[in-house]
Amino acid sequence: MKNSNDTFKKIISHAKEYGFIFQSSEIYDGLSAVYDYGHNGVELKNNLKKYWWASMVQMEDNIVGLDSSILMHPKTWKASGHIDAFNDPLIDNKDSKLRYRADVLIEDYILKIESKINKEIKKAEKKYGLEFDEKEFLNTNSRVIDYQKKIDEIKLKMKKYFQLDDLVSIKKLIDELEIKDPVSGSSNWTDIKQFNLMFSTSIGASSDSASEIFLRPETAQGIFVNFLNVQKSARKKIPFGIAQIGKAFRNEIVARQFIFRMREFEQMEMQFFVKPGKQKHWYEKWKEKRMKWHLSLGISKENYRFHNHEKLAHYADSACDIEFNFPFGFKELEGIHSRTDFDLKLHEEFSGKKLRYYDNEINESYVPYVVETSIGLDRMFLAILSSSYNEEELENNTSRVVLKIPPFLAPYKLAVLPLVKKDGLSKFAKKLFSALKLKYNVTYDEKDAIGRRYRRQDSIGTPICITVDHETLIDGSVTVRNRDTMLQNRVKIEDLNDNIDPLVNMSAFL
RNA sequence: GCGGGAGUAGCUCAGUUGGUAGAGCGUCAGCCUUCCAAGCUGAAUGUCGCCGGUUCGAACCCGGUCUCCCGCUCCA
Repeated sequence: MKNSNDTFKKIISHAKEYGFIFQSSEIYDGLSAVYDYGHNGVELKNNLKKYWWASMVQMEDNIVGLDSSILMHPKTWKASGHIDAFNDPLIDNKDSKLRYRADVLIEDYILKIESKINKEIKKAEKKYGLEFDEKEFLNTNSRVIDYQKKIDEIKLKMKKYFQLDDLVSIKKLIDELEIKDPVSGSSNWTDIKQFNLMFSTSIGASSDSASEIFLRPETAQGIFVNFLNVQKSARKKIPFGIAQIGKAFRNEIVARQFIFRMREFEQMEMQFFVKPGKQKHWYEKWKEKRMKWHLSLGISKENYRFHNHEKLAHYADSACDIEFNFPFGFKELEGIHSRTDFDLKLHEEFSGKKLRYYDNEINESYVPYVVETSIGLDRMFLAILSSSYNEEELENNTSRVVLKIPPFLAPYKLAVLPLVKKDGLSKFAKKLFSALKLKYNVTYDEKDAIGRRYRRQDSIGTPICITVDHETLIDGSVTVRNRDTMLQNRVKIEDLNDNIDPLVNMSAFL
């Protein structure tokens, strides 16, 4: 653990030193869990988006794109359940220093009483044998009646207090019931604090007419509310999908682990609309497809695994994650969820507008089911960065740090390097640089010894270095040096394209 | 948010019992170089995270605050 922790720290330093990721507002001591992408980071991130978009939209005949706005009508979040689900009343035990959800604490207490009732039932069953009538027992046994009364009373209070967001009364209830922390056994509680995971702001410039709106906590709802707009304008037949890349915001209580959990993050997601009953089929299909996509990046298979959700979210009928082996262990990278018709139905209900699809095959209209694939772009970035980071010991007793980024995702595809500055090598190299720029993202470097320059390119993951030497001036050939193998080839300049393209051109991997 | 640990140059870190800062690497300019970082010459960079207190004097002691790491919770 210590080892992988050290590696993680090194990766974070490396990311800063080489212009991949900086902390936001660093000169003002930084802003917690918000990060900026530097000149190399933005290239890698853009390439990742491009690759995902090409795979999901360009290569898929029945998926189209969308770019919906960050600000949405507040009712959206009422419908999606985020206003309720993202509001957690939390309470800390002062002795164990543990944090609990106040409602869960009370529900656990109710469960305890219920188990007492069950015990009474079992006892009575034993006693009365065949003659035992559970219903009657529940209605007549005074102890059980008391228990049940207590439960009803608590439930009633809970409902009332939570509806009113009356945190003081909830705390009072916890005190009254003498609820204890299961770990410390103490009833030494802090006050309850409400945590809202959605960022809010206001729309309307004057303060009295302004109303509260939210920064979207997920991009999915922008797709759902546009379902019919897209379906009609794109003339799509079910099954079809809508893909989107965009920012989302969550005011996390605790947001850590570098860019793994951020307050402002970017999602790449696709909602696939299917005929009710067919969701299982498409769910399996997308599981397979998405895993294949990950493996196409060439990162070894052992770094990925599926994790099936045992406990399903309220909107899902099956769900799994693709987990990645990050430096801090296997963690969720992408979610694949069968969301049923939950979202569209609620938007129908809250908006009063029909969100149905008329299916000519069966001459019926229905609310489609949805299978979602949703990947955290920043997490994907971290997966690439951390798995490509290598410290290598070389034969001549030196070492190098090399980012073995999938070549077509690398910030620069090529570096053009004159072996030395003199003898017209720089001039020739600059010309070659200008020519290659038209097709690739290329960098140029003539400072310091050639070996050092190779290492610099290794550090940012440039897959190919092209070196111009004295022979170049004579026969028009250059050295092509491979980042991973460090091997070199002599290649005629007119053959460069054929040599480079298969390695760095994204289309070869689609 | 709570508890524990930490914050000194771009990075990694040193800094003695309080006497106003250093190293290595990197960066920049120049020289030298026929292919894998350590050849030569020179240079820049820090209000020691920030604010306040104690003190004649604070990187060092005390308080607050911000940020980072680990745990609790949540999730893309």
